[in-house]
Amino acid sequence: MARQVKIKDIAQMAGVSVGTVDRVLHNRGNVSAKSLKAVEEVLSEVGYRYNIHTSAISLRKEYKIAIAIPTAIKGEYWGAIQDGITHAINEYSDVRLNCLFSFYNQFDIYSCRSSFDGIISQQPDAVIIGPTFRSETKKLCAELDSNRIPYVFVDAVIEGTSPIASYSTDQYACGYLLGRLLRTFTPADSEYAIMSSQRIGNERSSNSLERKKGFKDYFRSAGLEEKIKETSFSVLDPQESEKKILDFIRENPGIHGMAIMNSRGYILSEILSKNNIRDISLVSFDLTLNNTRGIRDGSISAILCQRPELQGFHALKSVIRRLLYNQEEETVHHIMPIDIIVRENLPYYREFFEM
Amino acid sequence: MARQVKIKDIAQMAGVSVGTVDRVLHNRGNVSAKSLKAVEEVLSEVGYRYNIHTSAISLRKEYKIAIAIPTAIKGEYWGAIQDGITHAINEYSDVRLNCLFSFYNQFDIYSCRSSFDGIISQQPDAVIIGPTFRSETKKLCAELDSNRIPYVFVDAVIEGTSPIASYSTDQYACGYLLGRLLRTFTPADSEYAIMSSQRIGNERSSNSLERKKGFKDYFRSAGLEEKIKETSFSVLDPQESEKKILDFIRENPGIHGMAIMNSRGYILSEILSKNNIRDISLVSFDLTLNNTRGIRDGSISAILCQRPELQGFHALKSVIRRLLYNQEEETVHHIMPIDIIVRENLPYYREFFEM
DNA sequence: GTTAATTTTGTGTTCGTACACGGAAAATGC
DNA sequence: GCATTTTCCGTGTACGAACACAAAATTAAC
Repeated sequence: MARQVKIKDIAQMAGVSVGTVDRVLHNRGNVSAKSLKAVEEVLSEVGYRYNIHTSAISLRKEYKIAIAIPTAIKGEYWGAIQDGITHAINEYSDVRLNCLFSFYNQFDIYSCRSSFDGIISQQPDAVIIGPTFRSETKKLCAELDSNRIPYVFVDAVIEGTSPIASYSTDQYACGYLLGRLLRTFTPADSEYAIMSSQRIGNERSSNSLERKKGFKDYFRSAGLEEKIKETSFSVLDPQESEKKILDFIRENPGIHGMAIMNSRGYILSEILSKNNIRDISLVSFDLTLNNTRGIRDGSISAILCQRPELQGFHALKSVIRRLLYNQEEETVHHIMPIDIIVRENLPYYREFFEM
Repeated sequence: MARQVKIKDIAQMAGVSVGTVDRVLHNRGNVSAKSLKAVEEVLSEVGYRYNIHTSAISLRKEYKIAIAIPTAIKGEYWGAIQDGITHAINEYSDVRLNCLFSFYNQFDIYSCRSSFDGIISQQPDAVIIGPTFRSETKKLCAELDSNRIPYVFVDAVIEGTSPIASYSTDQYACGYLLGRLLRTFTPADSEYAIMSSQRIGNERSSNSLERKKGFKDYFRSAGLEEKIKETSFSVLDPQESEKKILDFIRENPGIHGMAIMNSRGYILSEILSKNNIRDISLVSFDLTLNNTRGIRDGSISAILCQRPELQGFHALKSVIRRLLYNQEEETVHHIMPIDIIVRENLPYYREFFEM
């Protein structure tokens, strides 16, 4: 364990005082060209790293961190992201953080807009963004950029922005994998259905679209693209949906596999269970409480999951590292692993994230 | 963010000095019954937590941590565990740690014994153990218990010991899941083979045995137990092995699925590729470099993985928490998730752990 | 009751970084 | 060249917990 280099050591090596080194490290200015050069030379030689502990305790300032994500419901996707963030807040409870959660309705652009406007007026030191609406997010990021406020994305990345980090998934790969899985779960001559859930506002989630593309491409590459049907059902009118879905199944008896490109798989699984339909495999996304139930009772064959807790956890960790270490690192885009969850490995997927 | 209570606050509330509170918190003794009571009352009221940062920097002592695990090879299972530990060491580089790695040959009990003897004589403050030989491990743990040295298990737990934490997998569940997967990858009337890899010393790894049990139980529950054959091959004599395996396949043309209960899947995958055998699905364990290759080129259908990096990472983290927070927590047994890795989600499984 | 031994307690210093403050040096104005 | 501003730089204190040390209070010894 090599002894860590301290500010004092650097000061000595550069022939200046600790105050000067501090000024250089934090870009506080008021340093002569000569001293600056001396210090920077030493720094590049020895590879100094802040002692995060001392940094944390001697910091007078309280960091204000704004978190702008869709409404987080316990046991659902954004709830898990929030859990991860909360977990990190606790883990770093010794860093003075003031975290302001600001939830918006992911199906309502006005709600998003007003939430994002609020962020700016809070004057935070950093922001964690769960983006849904592209233009709103871009506007927010532009504003943050011009105020030099760092931000991190969770769940997705909006192009044309410059976050310090992002945590997201390759949704196309998710869809492709989902196709592959669904096929292995079904008989050789099966037909398949993509079930879209609809809502007022007609989200057109780009995540779902990407997934669908990957899914179809898998079947295309297997020469089975004509085996895929598509239909939709409404989240808001369960009875109507049930009828529609049952009709659809009756009209397409060749279908033994269904894919849902968001976390609503459990809705279908409940309908199939209730009507005692056992020859259709379901695959869907996100380890929500409802889907967990479906996996457990066998009505859902597999769920793909993108570690939302871990995303939230690391997002806050990135922010802390940036604020404390204050280093001008370049953007790091983290692509999360795609976990495949089936009945047999479900029980072990609750506890862990971080790390 | 509630303001953290500080030792000074507690001292004030209990009407004593910070020194006394410190003595109570660390069981240093020399505290009168009256003061003790006063402090403990305040403590139970306010729920004090150490500030880990200040704890870390003001600690004069350097903690000596011994790590006794099987020889870690880069890109293999124990290498990944070591990577996780190293990662945690870096993450906590501000805590004064002196980590002593002590590797042993997991196929040689004498090597293990001498390594473990060395541990005791090092007088460490805590130990991370990757157990292989039950009796040797028990002996080591008994010794550590009597010296009140805390220890953590990675990879497996040895019963009859009292670690502060353990990180392991439900190997039976792994085997069961492996069976389920292998079946979905193969045609309906297929036969299956369990391929055991042999070595001098004849390890009889209890992990493999548990996995095999789960695997067989899956097929039993599916009413297919008579479809399973078993054979073995030698790791040390590749040519002989290849011949043996090819003969076995020739004699059992009904076999379309093979399971290897340890990380040696790649050996089989190479033999099958080389001989252009394409109608046999392989499943195995551990995301080693070799297996990664097999997954990528399609010669291995799936790998189950138990997050070795995460195990190592958390093991060290547990130790640090124990040493710094000094709290008498009870044993926590962590069961790792079982990740299913196939070609489509492989690319995203390298970066993340900890978490 | 006095002295010595022991227990109990408070104070002060340390860790490495952040940052305020005031003094020294350099630059500017006239 | 002198006064004034501006830039630059070093020192000192704070952060919160750990621990050394010495002072104070208690107990033991005679």
